[in-house]
Amino acid sequence: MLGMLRDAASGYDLRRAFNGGPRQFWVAELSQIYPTLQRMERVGWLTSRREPSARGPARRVYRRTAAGARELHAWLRSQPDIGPERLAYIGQIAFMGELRDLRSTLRFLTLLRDYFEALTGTLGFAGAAPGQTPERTDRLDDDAFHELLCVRVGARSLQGKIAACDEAISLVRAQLSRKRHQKEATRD
Amino acid sequence: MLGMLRDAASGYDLRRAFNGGPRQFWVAELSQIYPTLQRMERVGWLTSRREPSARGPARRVYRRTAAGARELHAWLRSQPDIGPERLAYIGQIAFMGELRDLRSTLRFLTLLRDYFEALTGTLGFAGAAPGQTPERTDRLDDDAFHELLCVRVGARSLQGKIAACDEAISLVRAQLSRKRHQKEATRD
DNA sequence: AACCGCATGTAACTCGTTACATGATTCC
DNA sequence: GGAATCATGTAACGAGTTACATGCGGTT
Repeated sequence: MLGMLRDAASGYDLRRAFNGGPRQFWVAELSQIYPTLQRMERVGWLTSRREPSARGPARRVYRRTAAGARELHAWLRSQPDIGPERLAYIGQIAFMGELRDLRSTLRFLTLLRDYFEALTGTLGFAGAAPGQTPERTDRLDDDAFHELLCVRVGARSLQGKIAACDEAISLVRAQLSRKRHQKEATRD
Repeated sequence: MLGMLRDAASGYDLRRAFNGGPRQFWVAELSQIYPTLQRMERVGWLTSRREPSARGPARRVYRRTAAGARELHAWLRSQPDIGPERLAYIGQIAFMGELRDLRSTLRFLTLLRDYFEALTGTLGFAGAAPGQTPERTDRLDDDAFHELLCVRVGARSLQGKIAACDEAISLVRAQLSRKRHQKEATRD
């Protein structure tokens, strides 16, 4: 949120920002955004002031203080922030053998693939188009260049996941047809 | 944890299981494992009994009930469980333009790449080796086959992330050398 | 005697979610 | 008049973390 507050914005604005682009990398509800903004104001990273809205009730608009900028830049200069990943669907795959039903596994992997495939469509942080080949990056300023970088990393990672599903799907198909052959051989 | 409890195990055993293999897909501390086992016993998915330990104090060994198995299998048969992903490092990349220091970005991406690279080494659920090409999967039973599937999906996804870092790194390098040239041109 | 690995737990706290409460303005 | 959008919040709960408390048994 500190990063998003390069320009002044309200909690409601931030939610819109979370819903377009970063949605895939970070989700946040209003009920989390508002208290967090209040806390960041208390510790001095933000200031706020009420402003009349173009339409609707008055807004509380936040902006970053010098201390907030220091905090953000310290985070950016520190190590990659790699929290504990929790991929429940990997666990599902691991234990799915218990179902003794490869067709169920196949359906599962196809759904997973479709989900990732659908995500690639929604990719696109701010102005950077997802499929766009990054030629002429020299025209971009630092901010736009890093946004593009972010989108490209996201897109490539997603491609990797789709490839992972594809490989798994073909492994399952192979296993399925092998089992069919074994069955026929037994019958003969 | 229900999935892991195919054979009876204690909380301490489960922690060991979390630390070897699934560590990359799911992390859990003892202080989360113990209360969760207690809760699952309360709702009837597990039963427990104390057993003397080969060395050390008495253990509480849990096993899955029929209700627990039903619950697990319902989860396995349901949709892929895709919780909200929260990748803070993607956010760092997105806002790193503010530092106005491409060299810092390059260092960051290299660290990220190294981290993913290191993870590939630790991959390997139970008996399935990571680099192992999945030929002769016909010899595997359903459980072993799905464990292999799980490892392959993890490995491929990781490869995608490494490729994503590599692409970003080369983009930054290109941008850096372009900036150098511009500087020289300005000086001339 | 000190330490390590085995073993089980509790307490306090943070983070995040769902659900609820409220009210202004605009468009149909 | 009613619905949708704009706008800000609180309450209750669940999930997860760090830190703490306790104690057995074997090795150095």
